[in-house]
Amino acid sequence: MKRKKKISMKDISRELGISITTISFIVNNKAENKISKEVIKRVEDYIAKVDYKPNSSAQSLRTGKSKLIVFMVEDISDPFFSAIARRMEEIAFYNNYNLIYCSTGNSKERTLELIQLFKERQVDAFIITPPENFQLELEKLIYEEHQIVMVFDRYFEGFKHNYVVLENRGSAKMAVEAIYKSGKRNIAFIGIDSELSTLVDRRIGYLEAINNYQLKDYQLLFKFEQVRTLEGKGIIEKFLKDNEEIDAILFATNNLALNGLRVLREKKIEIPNQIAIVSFDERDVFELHSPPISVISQPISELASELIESTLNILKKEKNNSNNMQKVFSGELIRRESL
Amino acid sequence: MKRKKKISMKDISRELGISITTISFIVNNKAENKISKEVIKRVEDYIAKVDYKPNSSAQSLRTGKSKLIVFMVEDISDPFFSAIARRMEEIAFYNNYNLIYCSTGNSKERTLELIQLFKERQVDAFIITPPENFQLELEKLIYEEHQIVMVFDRYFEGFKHNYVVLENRGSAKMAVEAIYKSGKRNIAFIGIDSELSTLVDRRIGYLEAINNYQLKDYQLLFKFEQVRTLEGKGIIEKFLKDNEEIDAILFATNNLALNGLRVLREKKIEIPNQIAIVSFDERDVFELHSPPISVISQPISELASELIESTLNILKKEKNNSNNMQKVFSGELIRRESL
DNA sequence: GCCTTTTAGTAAAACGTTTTACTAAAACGA
DNA sequence: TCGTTTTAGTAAAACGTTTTACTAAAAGGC
Repeated sequence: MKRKKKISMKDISRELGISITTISFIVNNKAENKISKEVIKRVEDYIAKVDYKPNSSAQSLRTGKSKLIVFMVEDISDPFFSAIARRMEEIAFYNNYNLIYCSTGNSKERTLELIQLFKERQVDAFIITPPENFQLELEKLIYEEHQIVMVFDRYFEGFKHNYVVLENRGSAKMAVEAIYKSGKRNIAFIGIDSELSTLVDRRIGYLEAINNYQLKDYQLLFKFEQVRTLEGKGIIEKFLKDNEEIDAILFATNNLALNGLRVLREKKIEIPNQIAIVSFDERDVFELHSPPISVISQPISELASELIESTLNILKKEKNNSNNMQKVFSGELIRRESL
Repeated sequence: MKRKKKISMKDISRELGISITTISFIVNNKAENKISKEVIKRVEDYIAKVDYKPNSSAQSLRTGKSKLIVFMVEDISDPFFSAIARRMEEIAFYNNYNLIYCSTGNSKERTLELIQLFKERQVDAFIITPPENFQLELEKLIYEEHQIVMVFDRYFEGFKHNYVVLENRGSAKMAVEAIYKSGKRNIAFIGIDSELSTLVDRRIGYLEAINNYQLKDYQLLFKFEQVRTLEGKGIIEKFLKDNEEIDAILFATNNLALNGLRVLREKKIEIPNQIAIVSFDERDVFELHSPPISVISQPISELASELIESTLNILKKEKNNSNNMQKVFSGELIRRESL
């Protein structure tokens, strides 16, 4: 199995009797007022003819840049993240960058391994949804290893870093307020017991609204590991049994809501008469559910553009990555019959 | 912003007074019975101490290998593909490879561009769901450019290539048979007007079953571009109006089914009494729908393992990539109340 | 016509590995 | 003891770029 040997600058140089340097200048559009029109033309024609493409490993070795951006996400099979990925990929490609994605599974060790690997691969920037308790590692990555980092979906206190997040506190509050106005008074929050800002903020938003209205709070907090298991259903079931007066639930993530909906269906609990529902994150399943589920939706397309474009910007004028790109987007309440 | 200069073999060599060659041997575990225990120990200790990691661009340049596998998929935000990606990524990582994904959007031009780009990046293998009418390009990629290629979700006639697909014809047939046995006699097929084997085979399977039972066939074939648009709903609506006797539908893809379900809901058509439903591909939305939708489910985990492991195998003993790895998986009918 | 500047280009080093071909010293065999 | 083999290691080329520093020839200035 002999591959046709790939053509290199040296080959072009030999063939055309022109120095490698000149070829390089032309390939990189640095030939302007340096190399004559005719030579440029001759080289460009030849390049087109033999379909020459520079070897990116060599470029990367020489320049220290890879034109690679990594998108490290909690779980690429989560539709929220994969939708973001899809959009970013598009824009990156258009800007001559490639996006690599990978899933951290919210594990610290795995995240560290992955970061290590991508540093070796000389990626130019990290766009990352860091796992819980990752502040030290992140700070090191940014301030000791001087990598370009854009944090997504969560943020940390205590050191400056770029991030793009949803206004989670306000969004949760808005959801509770809408539920309250629909007449419900025993509003529960089903969330995750995590220190991630995303999850903490949603919980705080819920509590703020509950306190404003002087209501009793009902909180069910899952362990991360339990969220996607069958076990989860049992937990919700018990929670509802123990608190029969609950007449509304705000789910902090779409996965939690999925399990919640399964329980409500099995128990034949009517939505919204017996229990009203709002969940974070839009998904087909919510729109097509009977009745359709109200959600706090995140502006996917804007989030994605902001993430990738800010990153590309920082990459462009690398000198002053001051790590002060913070952007907070508002959630939108999509009202459906579940409320 | 000055990055701490990364340490190289040369640095280690200078520091320890040992030649670069020796370092390289040790790093690559080729030191066995060649270099003395003590030297190996000394180098390994130092490497651990300074946390040296080889520069992969240099490795890639020198060896021509990148340890990169690209997964080019129709659309990474399709849950079927992202689930596959998630699983493959895991296995690849475990084997010291990295997976890059990207979406072709089923466009030939874009696919070609992407392939070009990834060849420049020296990816070691392509796992790809090629777009329609891509046989010539694919054949060239495999037999002229001698790339390692694994085709997924579809295959072509006329030249030998590796592929992993579902047994689409039989699966569709099985679905129609199940529908028939539930008593329905006017069974429609809503698919896509495409030459992709996936879509053709599903249609043929439908027709075979229809012919066996001597039923009338009702086919609605979408253009690719229409599938995800709102327009799609109108088309289905018209189709059902024009063929009022239809009492069951087999959807060829999950996206089509989504639009179908929207229409049935709007028109308040009862499932399964008025119209029974089966769709290809399992999704949360089908399980949680009221009533739950029956599906032909693909064995995601097995598909993913087969894809990535076969690819890794070919990579291991590259000499004879005979392009004769063909694997066909059976679909499973998950019966739910929609049938 | 001679000195200076500009134009159009080139040579060579460097990026960090891997790998082939080599060698000095030690061990071995008789 | 002397020639041969083995051991433990090394020098140097190569992979394909980019970039700095250089130069020969042409043009310009007077």
